[in-house]
Amino acid sequence: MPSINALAETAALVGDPARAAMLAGLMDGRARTAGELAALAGITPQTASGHLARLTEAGLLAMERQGRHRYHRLASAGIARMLEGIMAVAEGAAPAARQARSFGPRDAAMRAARTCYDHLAGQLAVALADAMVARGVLELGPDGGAVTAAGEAFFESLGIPMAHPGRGRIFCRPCLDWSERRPHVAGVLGAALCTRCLELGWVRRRAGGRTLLVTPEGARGFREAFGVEVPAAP
Amino acid sequence: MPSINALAETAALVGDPARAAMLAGLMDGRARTAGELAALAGITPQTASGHLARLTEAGLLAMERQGRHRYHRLASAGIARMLEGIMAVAEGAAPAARQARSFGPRDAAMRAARTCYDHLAGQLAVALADAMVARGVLELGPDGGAVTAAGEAFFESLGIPMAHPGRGRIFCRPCLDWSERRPHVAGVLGAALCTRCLELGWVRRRAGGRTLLVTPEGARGFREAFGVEVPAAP
DNA sequence: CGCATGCTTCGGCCTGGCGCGAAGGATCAG
DNA sequence: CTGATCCTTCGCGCCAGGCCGAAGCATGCG
Repeated sequence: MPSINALAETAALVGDPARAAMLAGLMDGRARTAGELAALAGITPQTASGHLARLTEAGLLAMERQGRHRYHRLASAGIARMLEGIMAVAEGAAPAARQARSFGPRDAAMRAARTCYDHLAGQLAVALADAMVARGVLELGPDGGAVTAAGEAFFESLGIPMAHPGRGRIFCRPCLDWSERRPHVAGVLGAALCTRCLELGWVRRRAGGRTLLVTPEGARGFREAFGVEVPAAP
Repeated sequence: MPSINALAETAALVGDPARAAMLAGLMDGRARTAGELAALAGITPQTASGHLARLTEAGLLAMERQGRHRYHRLASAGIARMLEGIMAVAEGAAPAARQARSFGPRDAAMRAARTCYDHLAGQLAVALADAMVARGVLELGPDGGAVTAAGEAFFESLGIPMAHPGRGRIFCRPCLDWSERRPHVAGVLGAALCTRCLELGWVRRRAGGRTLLVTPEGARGFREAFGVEVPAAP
């Protein structure tokens, strides 16, 4: 059974603390240099180099050279989804052992809002998902999500175009938020929503991480469009 | 960042060939004894025992004692989903290196039809998914799926009740078939479809594995209900 | 009651692979 | 060209952890 070996090999790649830290550091979908990733994982550059080579060889990472820098990023959204899946199990399945620990990121700002590869996560994302469901623009179940007929107008008005491949409403999925333990919106719709919020200046990235800060315009926008009260970040 | 350590620990649990083999052997959702799993992984019972204890401790497996046997199974469908996610990356992301190998299971019967935790997989499952999309009873996108209005009647007529929580149609998700490399139907709908096919006697399990055999009634049923030609297994 | 079976625990061997230091390209600035 | 970065390759020490043999508990059967 060749696939079982492949399963173990892939999991083992993620199963090293240093590599896991580097992969997690790339979960925001952006590319970073080997040096940055080494620092992030708490190892020396030469050790990181070896890890990065193996991850790239296995197809988990993609590398791009730019002058004397080499930028590494996740090879595809599928990789990020796999990592999300493992994280969900890691945080959720562990029984008594780590019940004492607090879940998810310690940083309050990161709990409030962050990116999860290409979509929004954190309290903000969960609140938006709840609001969209409550307003009937979105349906969300444990295994899928879809924009309603009414929802198409809503998203168009936000500046998110509704492409129509097939019948076109199936491009949304739930993603278990690891600080909130409740689903938020991922998939194509989640990515578009995240992009649009950045475009509108409703949120901006905090330097060097996945954390997002809600701007004053964002606080107003989320209140007016979604009926959600989000405090602007200081 | 505690969660990164949890990520690595969980992945490392899957990242051992013996443990991966045992987990993969439980992907059909049924429970097996430690001895069976040991044989499956090609290790002695005492080694398997240690692995099983760790997997159970970590919350990946659940154990149930029955007389002098102890039955182990995946702790939840979420675990199976995580494993599917890793498999998809393992089979899909590997570049040139393993391009020569044939994908997926060698066994022809297993490629034809099998279970994937709680739903159908293999050529049969992909054909059914295609047929359902073509007949307009199902919409399927990369990130989600939904039963159409017309589809509700179709599934009711098959004997699959359409529960209506919320608006009720969001309980379906695509799952990348690892032998076919195309999506089939998973989620609540996929599980119900699989259960119903077993109930109707359209497929039956081959002893001791995930492989499914299509019965003569199944061949007729799939042709009449789905317009899909599936040869009955010998 | 004693034996067989299934599983676990214990102790010791051994290998895989992680990590670092040192040295060897590659790229850019001046 | 020379030096400064950034990254990689090489070689070695080291240790976690996988594996098994042997022995120890449980359960069920005759």
